[in-house]
Formats: sequence, C-alpha cells, structure tokens
Amino acid sequence: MKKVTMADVAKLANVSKSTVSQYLNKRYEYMSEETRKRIAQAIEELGYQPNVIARSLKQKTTATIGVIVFNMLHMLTTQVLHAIEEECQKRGFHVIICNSDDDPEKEKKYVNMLLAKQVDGLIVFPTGKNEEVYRPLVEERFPLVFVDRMVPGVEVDSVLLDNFKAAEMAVDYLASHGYDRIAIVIPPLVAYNVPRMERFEGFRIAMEKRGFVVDENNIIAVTPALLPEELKKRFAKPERPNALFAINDLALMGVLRFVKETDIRVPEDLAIINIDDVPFADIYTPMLTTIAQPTFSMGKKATEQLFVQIEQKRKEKPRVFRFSPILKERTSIRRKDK
Amino acid sequence: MKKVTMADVAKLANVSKSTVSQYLNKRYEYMSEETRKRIAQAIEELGYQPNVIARSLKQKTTATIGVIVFNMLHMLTTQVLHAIEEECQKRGFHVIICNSDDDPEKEKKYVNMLLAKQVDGLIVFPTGKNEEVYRPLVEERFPLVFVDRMVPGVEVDSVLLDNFKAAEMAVDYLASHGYDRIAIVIPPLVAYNVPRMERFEGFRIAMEKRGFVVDENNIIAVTPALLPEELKKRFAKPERPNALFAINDLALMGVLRFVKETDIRVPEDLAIINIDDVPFADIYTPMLTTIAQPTFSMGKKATEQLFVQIEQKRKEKPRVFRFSPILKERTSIRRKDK
DNA sequence: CCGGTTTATGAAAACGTTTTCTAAACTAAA
DNA sequence: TTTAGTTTAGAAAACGTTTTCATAAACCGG
Repeated sequence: MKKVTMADVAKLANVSKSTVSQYLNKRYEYMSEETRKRIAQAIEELGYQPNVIARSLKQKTTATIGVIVFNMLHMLTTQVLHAIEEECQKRGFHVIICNSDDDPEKEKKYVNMLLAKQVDGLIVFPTGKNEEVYRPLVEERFPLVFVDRMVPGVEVDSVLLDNFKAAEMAVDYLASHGYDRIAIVIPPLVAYNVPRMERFEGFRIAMEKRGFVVDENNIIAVTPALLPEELKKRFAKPERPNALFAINDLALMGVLRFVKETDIRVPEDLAIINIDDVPFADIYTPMLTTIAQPTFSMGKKATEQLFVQIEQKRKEKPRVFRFSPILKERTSIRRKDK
Repeated sequence: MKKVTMADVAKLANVSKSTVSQYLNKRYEYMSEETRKRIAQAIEELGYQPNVIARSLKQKTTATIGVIVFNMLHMLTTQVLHAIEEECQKRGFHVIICNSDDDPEKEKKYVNMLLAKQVDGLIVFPTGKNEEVYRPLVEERFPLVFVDRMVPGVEVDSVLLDNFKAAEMAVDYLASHGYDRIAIVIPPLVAYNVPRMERFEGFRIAMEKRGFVVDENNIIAVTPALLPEELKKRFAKPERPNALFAINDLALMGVLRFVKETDIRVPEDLAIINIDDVPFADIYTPMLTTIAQPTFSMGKKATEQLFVQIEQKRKEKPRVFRFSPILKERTSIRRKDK
C-alpha cells in the first residue's frame, strides 16, 4: 500500500516523472494549466506521498536538526527544548532529541550518528568535553550552536545565561536587604562546567565588591544528595550564614530539604535565593525569591542562530549570546536591619 | 570534505563498492582477511562515514521513530520521553519529537510528515481526536502505540495509567483515614479525554462503593487557572469538603494556590491527595501524599511494544497495558476521627 | 510558409547505498 | 591435466527523487 511512487503518478497523469517533480516543487513556470490539473488529480487519486528520504539523498538536506542534551529531565532542558521545537515547527523542520546523560562518550557517539543521518544542524547542551569532536565541525562550518554550557577550546555560537550577572544579582539583592553572611550552595566545582564556574566566580567577585569576605566555610560545594547533611554540619558551626544562594534548582532542593529537617525559619533566620525559577516557587511557604532564566527566549535564539548558520554558508566569527537573568521577587527574603 | 563516499573507499582499498558494503554490514563470510584489512584501513584513512540516508532509501527503514506529544512541558511527558529515548538508544534508534500542543490539526500534520519521513514507528500521546488519521495506519499494521490517552474508535496498543484504580486508591485512602466529604478537583470534562473521564468515573464509583453520595457541589470541574477562585466559592458554601482529590498536577497547583490564599490548615482542616507525583512533594509543608504514575516503566513499555510491532510484521490484537498507580504516603492526610 | 522564439515536456543521469547474480581464482580430487 | 567445487570479488540494477538538457510543439511576425 505504501508503494505509490512518483512514477505511478506520472503514468496515471500521462506525463513524465520530471514533470511531476516540477509540479511538486511548485515550478509551475512552464506548465499548462491542463497538466497541472491532471497531476493534481493523479496525486489525489493515488494518495501519493513523496518519499522524503529519496529527496534528501538527492538534495543532501534533510529538514531535520539534532539536539543533544546532557539532562533530559532538567526543567531548563524541557523548556528550551519546547522553544526549539516550536521554532523548528514554524520552518517545517524536525527535531531529533538525544540524551547524552552527561556522558561525553555518549555525546560523541550521538554527534557522529546525527551527522551520518545528515542532519542540517546541531544544537548541543554539551557535557563540556569532546573538544576534538566539535573542532572539525566548526572548521567545516557545520551549523552548530551550544546552549547552557560551552566547550573550552571550541568557538561556537552559544546561548548562555549571563552567569556573572545572575550571581551578582543574588548577592546584591541579599546585601541590599541587609544580609551579610551569605553562603553559596553549589555542586562540586569542575573546570569544564562553565556555568558553574562562572556563577561561583560571579559570586566571589560580587562579594568582594561589596566588601564581604568569602569564608571558606560558606562555600558549600557538595553533590546535591549530600546537601542536607552538609548544611547541617555547617549550621552546627559558629558564624552561621544568614542567607543561602543556591546555584541552581537541584541545589535549592537540597537547601529546602535541609530547612525542612530543622527548625530554622525562612526568612526570619535565613534568606534563600536561587537560580532557576521552580514551578512551586509561589506555592511554597514562604514564596521563593528566585532568579529565573529566560528559557523560552534562549531556545528561540538558539534555533534562530542555527538557522542563520544553515542559510548563509559563510559564517562570521562565532558569537556568544548572554541572556539576562530575571529576578522574581517573592518572600523568602525579608528586609532586615543589621 | 563531507564527500567521501563508498566508492572512494573502494577505490583506495582496490575493491568494489559491493565488497565495501559487505564489510560494513559485517558479512565477512567470504572475504579474505587481507581485503578486510585493506578496507578497514581505507575507511580509517579517509575518515569515511556511511551515508545513512542512502542506506535508508534502499532498505526502506530509517532506524528512527517519531513521538508526538500533546504537551511538552508536562512532567509526565518529560519522564516518559526520557524512558523512550533510553530504550531507543539501546537499539540504535533515534527519536524525532513533535509537540502537537493539544491541537488535533497539528497532530495530523505531524503524523503525515513523519510518515513521509519514513519513520519506522510512532508513539503518540494523542489529543484524542483524528480517528480518521490513525485508522488507516492500524489497517496497514503500521507500528503505533498510544500513551496516556487513547483515541476513541481506534484500537491500538496503548500504555495507560489504571485510572480507575488511581481514583479508587484516592478515595479509599481518604475514606480509611476518616474523611467523608471528599471533593474532586478536575479540569472540565470532555468526552475524548479518556483519562480524565476515567478518573472521574473511578471516583464516582469508588464513592458509591463506599456509600458516599457525590454532591454536585463537590465536583469542582473548572480550568486550572480559575481553580483558586472556584474553590474559594465552594468553601464559602456550607458542607465544606474535608478532603480534596486533585486529578492531576495542574489541578493540584490550583488547590495549593487556593490553600495558600486562605487560612485553611492542611491536613487539620483539609486533606489533599492527587495523581502525579510532583518533585516538591516532600519539600512542601505538609509533605504531599500523592498517587504517582510509573512514568519510567510506562515509557519503557511503550517503546518495547513498539519494537515488537516493528519486528514481527504480523500483529495480533492490540493490547491495552494498564499501569498501576503507586501511593506515596506522606503527611497531607491525617488520621481523623469522625 | 519559414526561421526564430516561447512554452511545455521528457530522457537520462545523478545521489550513495544494498543486493543479486555472475565470474575469477584457487583448491582438491580424478 | 582436467574437473568440480569452494572462496572471493565485482558489475550492475535497484531505491525514489531532482535536475540538466534536449527537443517537440505552438506561436508569430515578416
């Protein structure tokens, strides 16, 4: 049943395959009203569907892009993906989604598979490794954009949060509300995780700018699962922080779990702020003041940028787009006099 | 650069394309160690990557499946998708993701595009419409499975929550904890939304079984955004419910927002239970008792089932897999004596 | 009625594989 | 040495399009 081909249409319409092809590609220029009608009818009658694969082989273009993400379950991912899908939909493109699970090996395998599949471009939330995989791609001007993270040593159009600003926003907001003992809560620092490093650096710089010292004890850098434990230890020690800056939603969960297990009151005893707007922010008590990422705009931009690369083959120097974080003022922070 | 083809490899290795093809498909049977080595080396030397498109054209199989979801942002979707991706990854398949946005027209367009793209199978979270689109597919035995919802009038392998059981679980749990005035919170009822209807029916039946009457006032069927408002109205009336059963996470959000705006205490004045485990369930105060869907198993099953369809062309009668909900007992419900 | 334009169509060669069938080369037996 | 069988490898025809080029038909002014 699935076997009706262009040749069949041609036969039925009494024209050649070439003519049918013309018709399909809307090259009506030199085609009589008559034939056009006959073809249309033949197509209708046979329920003909062009075989996209065959066309792709000829045209070397697939109207498909690949997206590789390092964490499919993360909300940021979901939202950016949503925007990507939407933009592609507008252009008649399809999206193949791959989950590297933060494993550079998988990531590598996927980019190769996607290239073999002749995708027209790639949007990657990179693990941060695999420099040698991406380098040839940029050399070759293969359409590629990074989102959220970068790969040190590879220059590619990238769509990132302005992490410095986000961190600064956090400490400024806290400081201007009278908090002076601010701790940062962050997963373990690894050099290739650019946003993490940037947020940390941004924090440190903002603190210094404000004249605060960053006590080693106030850098809670531990894997999220261990966070409640670690925080408990920290709060057993003297000079308790009076504000916590959680670097992302996972860290926030750790913080919230910790808070729940103690009798610390928020915001009376402890202010909380974090990066990533979470869906329950205004349902939680107190409502959580967060620093949101403009996920939708980021996904849109990433896709748009990919398409400029796809369309104009010659490419200028890669650009890094930094998106401004958005402060969502709620009630987990309170004016407090020193 | 991207132009190295099998012919090039053949030339360099001094063999014919056929032989290279054999090699690539691991048909080593009648191939000397010698040639095998030469080919391997030629491939290595040229950095040859087979063109999957060309192969697909010949083999009429693309190692790609399409997934159409009606809501990309929903957590259920994300999690099921994650499992699907993982299962496909194991089998060397790719997944194209499309968001119908709960618009039957888009959904229809997408299934046609995906078919034209020659995907080997389709997993759909259907809007519930488009019977006429799916019917021919099942006739033709095209690999297809539905997830979460169904399409009335089309019999297809489906992976669904056991919605009756979920609803029953909710009322049983509530009832056995002494709650007797249970209200259901649910988006507007529409016939083609199968899970919604089933949950509602399940609720009604379970209530009757328990000897409770379902007061019309205790069916809060309104779009989630209007929920806080509507609940406020309901609680202004007499015979307030002492327990709320939210049919899904969106309804839950409405409930929680409502609770936050009033001084009703949970669980003292009001018990809450809902379907869909939410990430903040044990961070919220009180911790939320929920009825979780086994999303991962569902995604896995859907994919497995799709692959049995793909592999064995002849297909027995479609099966509906009902997954048992999982009660997550927490503290938003309390023993209470009448 | 005749060359020269237009206008409309078709033949055939790609695209890069897989696959079938045939042939060459080698081996062992006669 | 021939013969028959066994390995090994290649030629060529697909797969379903697009695209280039040639040419046929129709038109048209002189």
